[in-house]
Amino acid sequence: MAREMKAAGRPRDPKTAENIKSTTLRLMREQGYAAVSIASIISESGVAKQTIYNRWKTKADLVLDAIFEETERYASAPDHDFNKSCREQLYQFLIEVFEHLERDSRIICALIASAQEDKLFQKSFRERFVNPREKIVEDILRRAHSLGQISTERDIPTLVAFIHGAFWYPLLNGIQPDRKLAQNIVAEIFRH
Amino acid sequence: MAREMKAAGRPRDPKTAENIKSTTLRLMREQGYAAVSIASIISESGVAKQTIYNRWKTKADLVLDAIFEETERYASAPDHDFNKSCREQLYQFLIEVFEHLERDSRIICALIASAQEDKLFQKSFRERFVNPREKIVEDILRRAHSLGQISTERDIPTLVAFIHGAFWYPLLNGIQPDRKLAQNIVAEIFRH
DNA sequence: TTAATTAGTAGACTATAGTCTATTATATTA
DNA sequence: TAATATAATAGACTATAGTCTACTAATTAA
Repeated sequence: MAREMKAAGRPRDPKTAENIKSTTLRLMREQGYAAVSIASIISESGVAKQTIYNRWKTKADLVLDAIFEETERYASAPDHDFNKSCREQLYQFLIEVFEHLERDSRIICALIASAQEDKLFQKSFRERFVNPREKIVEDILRRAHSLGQISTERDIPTLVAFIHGAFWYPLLNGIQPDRKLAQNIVAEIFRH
Repeated sequence: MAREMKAAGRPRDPKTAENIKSTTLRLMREQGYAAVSIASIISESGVAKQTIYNRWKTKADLVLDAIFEETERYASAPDHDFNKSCREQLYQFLIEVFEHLERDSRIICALIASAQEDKLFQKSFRERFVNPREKIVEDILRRAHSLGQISTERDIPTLVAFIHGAFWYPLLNGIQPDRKLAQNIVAEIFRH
């Protein structure tokens, strides 16, 4: 039954979550993940601590949610523009990801860090952030396979790991991926 | 002047640092990075808190030092056995790294996590852990270049990032790199 | 022997993530 | 209207990394 059951009890004020998330995102971008305390989010947004912990399990969980609306836009599949080669599509995707990272890399790296000590959060981060981006690259490569733009002998999961790893690795070592890296990645993936 | 100047003041007891490091490594392997508190290291090793913070800046700094003696052995260059192809050398290196990771991946991932919120530690981790491993792979690929085992057109820094990224990426997403991954990596790098 | 210097101990203190409890506010249902 | 359930507030409490200060121990240099 898809009844619209209205839960008993006081309903959540939708403005409360919006307030907390936007305050969090703003503070994070101004000061970075570690520098922003839950206490400062509380005092800036004017809510009680328990209101935050009623909705999110941890600080990382809140921050992931706060940047999710924005980040998911960058994980939208590129137009299947058939004038563009798969190579161009991959390049375009990487450039968009790198531009996004230029703004939020500190926060993303902090979330990857948090995922190392919280397996539940790791799963959540994987599902919401990692998997969608993996799928886009996988789709591009599969199309390239079927269009004969890369050899059918090559292993797609390995290439996907290569591509993502190739910018995660410098990122986590404090190096911003740039246009040159994107060019080098596509050149290596699509070389004859 | 390379005078053997003996510093004034009470000399450090070399047993103290050894005690702290071995206790730390043992506890870390038993319980993992997050589960081991500085307090537990103190009570197990019997030293004072300040004794630890006199020598190491942070918990991560201590842990890096504690596993360094062991990990650096796995970053030793492989024998330049000219019976072995570069492909085999790379495969051997990856297998050794993966076996090492099987034991200490939780700790290594926690150190990578710590590096995200402490740029000084990031630099230290890069110099002691990342760079030596990069160099080994780079050397193998350069030799492969000059021996004609891979095309001279291919960009070595990009390949190095591919190789390391290809196991860092699954590792940080909670997936243990295995033999199959090592095979796929060398197959992709050394394909004709 | 004395002064200076550094190592190590002991424990109070700070900052911060997260938990717990009591209280008040706002909704549904009987 | 009364009972019940959940939201939100307020603030005490816990655990832990790291700092600070006072003290004692071991060494060098004068």
